[in-house]
Amino acid sequence: MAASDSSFIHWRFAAQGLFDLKQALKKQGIQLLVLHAEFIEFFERLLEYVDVKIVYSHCETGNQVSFNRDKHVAAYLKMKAVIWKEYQRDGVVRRLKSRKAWPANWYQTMHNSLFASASLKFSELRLPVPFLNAFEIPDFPIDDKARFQPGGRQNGLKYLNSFLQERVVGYVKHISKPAESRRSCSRLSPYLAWGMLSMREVYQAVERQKKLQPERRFQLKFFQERLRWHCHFIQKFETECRMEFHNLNPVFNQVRTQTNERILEAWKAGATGFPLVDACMRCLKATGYINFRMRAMLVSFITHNCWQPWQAIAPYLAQLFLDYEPGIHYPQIQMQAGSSGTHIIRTYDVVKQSYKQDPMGNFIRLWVEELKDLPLAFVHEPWKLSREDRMKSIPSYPEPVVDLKQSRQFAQQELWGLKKTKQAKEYNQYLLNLLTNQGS
DNA sequence: AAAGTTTTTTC
DNA sequence: AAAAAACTT
Repeated sequence: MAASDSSFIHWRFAAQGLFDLKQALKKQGIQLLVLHAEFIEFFERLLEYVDVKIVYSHCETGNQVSFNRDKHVAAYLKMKAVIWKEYQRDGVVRRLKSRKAWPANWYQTMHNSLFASASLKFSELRLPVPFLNAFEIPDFPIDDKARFQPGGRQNGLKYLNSFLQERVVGYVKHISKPAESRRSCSRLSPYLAWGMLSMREVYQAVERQKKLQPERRFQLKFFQERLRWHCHFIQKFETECRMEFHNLNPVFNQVRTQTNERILEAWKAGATGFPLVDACMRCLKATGYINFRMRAMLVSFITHNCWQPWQAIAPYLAQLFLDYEPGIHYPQIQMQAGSSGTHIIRTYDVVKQSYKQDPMGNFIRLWVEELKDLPLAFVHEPWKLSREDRMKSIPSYPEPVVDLKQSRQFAQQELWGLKKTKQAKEYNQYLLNLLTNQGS
């Protein structure tokens, strides 16, 4: 876990998964060590009891904090003459030379057979109790009232099965809707992010389902394409990790540099005065999940309409997303903020989205308590109420923090202006070669 | 398979 | 027909 982006919900989800795994293995008579510590501190003491020759791990596409940790670990293990073997994850390649064959290679990787854990041979390792106690994760209290998805591989498999057998029916239709997507999307993202399910096993399960239910091929294939995009973005971040902090195209460095704390706080609290924006934020805070389109809208609103630097909101969202995945997080935020240069600038109209994605206003009414008794037209646009009615019926709901039309026009003008400069276009050519699959 | 495509304007 | 602008899933 990267310290800078860590949060309570991540910790809880991860811990739940580990205890789940520990219980499952205990039934088979295998005692799994679930320990928690900084690697070097732990390993240094472990070496007092065991002669370790090789360390295995997956190849993590993390953020700067985890990258620095890995560099320390690599140097330390080299010094101890221990081999560190990292396995490629999800078709994401370290030090990738060219992306040209990436999509084809990804599909190939997804079809390769799964690693057969059953063939592993374990031998008993005896460690003294005080050593174990020093690193043991304490029992983790599960809050029954919390509305986050439950951790653990077993829960991940439940989501996978219910998605493939039932929920996928509405996948394409509901993918952009904040309410319906909660059921019709797979909801596998946290299990994938935390390694409780592997990308390849999910892909192959979908492949099997396509054969079982040819009538659902369209939806299932669409989902597989989403899985590929998932990895596509992680690969981008693997190749260009500076995008955690810097605009991908430096031409954008000259604008949107000042923060406005009042506006940032309003957005973080779900109190911007724009019902769908506020509903999405409040829902995300309560459940750790909001669908992709609404994430894009939240970022578009704060970076374009509110003209806030994306760097000011990236760690906050990382903490809220139960499925936080650095390799998706930063490319997506820059894409929605329009700072990648190579992507078109999407400036969502949050009112239009409101009418389109939540036509009956049900999602808004569910999450923005203040608006639940308003007639439909005002649920989308409460500022249309007369001042008198507003004071009477929604006294605690805030006025809009920005002028939607004006702010949108300003952002478009600024960003398109920069995007069209010679400097931006030249740098984009470099980025296209580096980060897309058409490059040389 | 560049997570842009469609519509409008200009030549 | 090409370029620019408008507007998106």
